[in-house]
Amino acid sequence: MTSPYVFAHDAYAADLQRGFAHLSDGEESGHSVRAAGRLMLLRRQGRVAFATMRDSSGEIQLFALDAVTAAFEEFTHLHLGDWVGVAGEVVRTKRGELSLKVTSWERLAEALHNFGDKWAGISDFDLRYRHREADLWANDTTRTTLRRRSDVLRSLRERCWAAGFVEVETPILNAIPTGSAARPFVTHHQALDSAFYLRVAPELWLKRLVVGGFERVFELGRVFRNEGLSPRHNPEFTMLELYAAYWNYADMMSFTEELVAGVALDILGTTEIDYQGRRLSLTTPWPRRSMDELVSEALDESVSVHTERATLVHHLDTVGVEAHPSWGPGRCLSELFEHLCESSLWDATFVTGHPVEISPLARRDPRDPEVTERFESFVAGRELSNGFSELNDPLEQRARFEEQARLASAGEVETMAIDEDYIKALEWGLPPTAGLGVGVDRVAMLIADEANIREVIAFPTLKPLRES
RNA sequence: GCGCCGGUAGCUCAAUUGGCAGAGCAUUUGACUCUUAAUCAACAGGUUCCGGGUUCAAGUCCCGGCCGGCGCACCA
Repeated sequence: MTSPYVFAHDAYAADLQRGFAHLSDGEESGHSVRAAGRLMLLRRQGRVAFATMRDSSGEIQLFALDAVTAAFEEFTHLHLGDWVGVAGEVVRTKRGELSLKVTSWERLAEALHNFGDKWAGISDFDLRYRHREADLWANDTTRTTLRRRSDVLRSLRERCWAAGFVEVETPILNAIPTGSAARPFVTHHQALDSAFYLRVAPELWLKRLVVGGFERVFELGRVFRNEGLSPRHNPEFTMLELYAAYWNYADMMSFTEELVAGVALDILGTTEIDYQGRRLSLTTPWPRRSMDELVSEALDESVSVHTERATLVHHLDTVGVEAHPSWGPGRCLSELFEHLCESSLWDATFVTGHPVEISPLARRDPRDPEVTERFESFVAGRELSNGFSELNDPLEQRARFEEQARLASAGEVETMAIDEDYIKALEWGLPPTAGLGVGVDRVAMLIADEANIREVIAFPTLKPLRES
């Protein structure tokens, strides 16, 4: 059977359900429509048959009768999963189900595979992730979750546009992987015969656009980090980065909380959301807590970036972390924070005062030059965003990069590579600027109430199947 | 990368101590003119993830591998 190339279509299930809600049981509207979708259920009863058809808007029942429906016998032999286009009158059956009384129909595509149990759906993770199309067919929650992700992207974009940010795109193929201390993926360009790295962050490119005069820019796109997989980490993930000239980190914190809370309002209508069975607050303003204050509380002993390294190393020891010889007090403090405090930050919270040592692109805090004007937001025990007043002094930036190179030679695997072009860009003059990076997948997880990042990614990274 | 758990029909799942590999749904055939996961009847459906080993006998026990889930590590 040749399958049709087109199907002229003028009705969606949800519109019909709304528009004909007034039809009483057994009533016929006299109104004919053409609709299309996928066959979900099929019940034959002798010379009549009922089918449930789903389109992108919802579901509607098809009512076929031998006396009315063309090729009735063939209709009753359609397979679950087949795509069909139908023409028929909008009616309500005696039992009260809004239906299309099918006069003519065609099969638009045949489903050659049985996708699943019509009641239990598909639950095998391997099948669901490797064949998301079948998962989407079979599981309502997959459809709503991926739809929610799309809603998050739209909301983020609209809110950035509304605040005067210009959407830009910067290179994914980078000769130097920088902007974040992360291990990159390496690839190769044939014609140039040179190595390229997939970006670990668009950060430096975006600031170069600010140098060039784009005062507010954002990029919403994929970054790639060569790291392990977990329920919260996919090697390629979506990041929103934005930069605003003339702002400092405090301005950016205000923007961040309004942005994330705004997304929740746009989609869920509230900033007090339910996440994994627990109430979670995104209501602004979010508390501002400094890193040394949180660590001191956890240790019940006052510590900071000025505390002697040996003391911090001792505390690390008690939480089972062995300090690398290259770690200074700043890195030690940060490690203590991550092990003692991070997982307990449930409601949205800003953590500020990151040591210079772990913040090579952030501006020093004039009140304490050992810490930076930086913040990270934490929600549900994990980092959601990261931002700071951007370091715009080319001389100091060079020194910071050189410190990173020194750490690399001391054995640190994840350091930031020196980028001469970026330093030159700073020499052209970067106005005072604040920057922000938001983990979009994690926002989607919050909004969709999903615990696993793979659920909010249509096609998550999986190990390729090999010969066993 | 390490640890724990899992992989049985297209899908969802059973299978007692190691003793003939099963059910529901889907598919195929038949009955049924208002069903709602329709119902009823029948047929068919298997490399029990892969490869070794132990045993009279392995889905089950042992070893190796593949893939997944969770935890750890790395990170956002």
